[in-house]
Amino acid sequence: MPELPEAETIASDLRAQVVGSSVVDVRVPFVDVLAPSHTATAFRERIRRCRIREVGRRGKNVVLRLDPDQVMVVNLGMTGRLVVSDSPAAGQLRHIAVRFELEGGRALLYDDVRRFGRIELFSTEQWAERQTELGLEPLSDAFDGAALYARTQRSRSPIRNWLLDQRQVAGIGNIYANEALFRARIHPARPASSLGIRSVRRLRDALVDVLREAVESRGTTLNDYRDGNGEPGNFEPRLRVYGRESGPCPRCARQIRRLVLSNRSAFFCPHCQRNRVRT
DNA sequence: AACGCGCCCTGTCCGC
DNA sequence: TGCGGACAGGGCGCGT
Repeated sequence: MPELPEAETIASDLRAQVVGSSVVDVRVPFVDVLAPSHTATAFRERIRRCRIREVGRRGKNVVLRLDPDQVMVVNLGMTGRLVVSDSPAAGQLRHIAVRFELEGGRALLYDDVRRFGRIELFSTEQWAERQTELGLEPLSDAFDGAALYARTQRSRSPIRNWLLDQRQVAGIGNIYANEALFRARIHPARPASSLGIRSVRRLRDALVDVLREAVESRGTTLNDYRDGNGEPGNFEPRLRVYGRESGPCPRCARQIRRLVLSNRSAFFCPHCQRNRVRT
């Protein structure tokens, strides 16, 4: 569920509230959200008495750096939430999978209805190594048209599918992939390698724009997403095609259509995103 | 070896 | 009201 803007919002909310706090204890009601290499006991022993030094983001992952030196990476899957316990909405959580008890009686709660999320601990070196498997950061200086074009050239997958591959660009999920393709006027089924440099530059700009705007709006809440205080994001009304099948295209007013690519919905305007190759 | 598919799990909604 | 099926923002493992 959470993509880059949602992970970014959560990271900034948590940063303001838990940096400097120490973890005094850990409870793991649902072990299956821990990476398979962690038992609940070993996980608890590694985390307790650690101090949260920094909260950041890489792709869709919320990254907590701890002292003594250790990195806790949270991938929220579809329904994962990280909420501080003293937020008014914390009481509504019904599927708490991990509780990080903090000094002073507060807690950082990891809630996850579907339990598709994963929490994994790394050393700084291990995390650096693992990050080499993640692709470009869309909001970094390295994310320019040339870098994106070099990568799209190597794949014949439909561009919508390609954008979901975290090894290529990190942080894009189904919502923002579809929104960026609409803005760049590229049909979602176009093979990645069929895009010319001009299309790829438009796509790059569209991705940066939509992600920045969504961060500004604190993310998109369709159903489950909540920020670090348990509150929904505000970007949903600004979506132009995602979830708007049969609705009017905001550009030409024709009907938005849905198509299924690799078992996941793609939303597009058949008029504005016409450049489809025959299938 | 790039790519697509099924699956992990729970909840909601829609048609009958 | 109940029930079955489709669907949901992600990502892994598998087979081809």
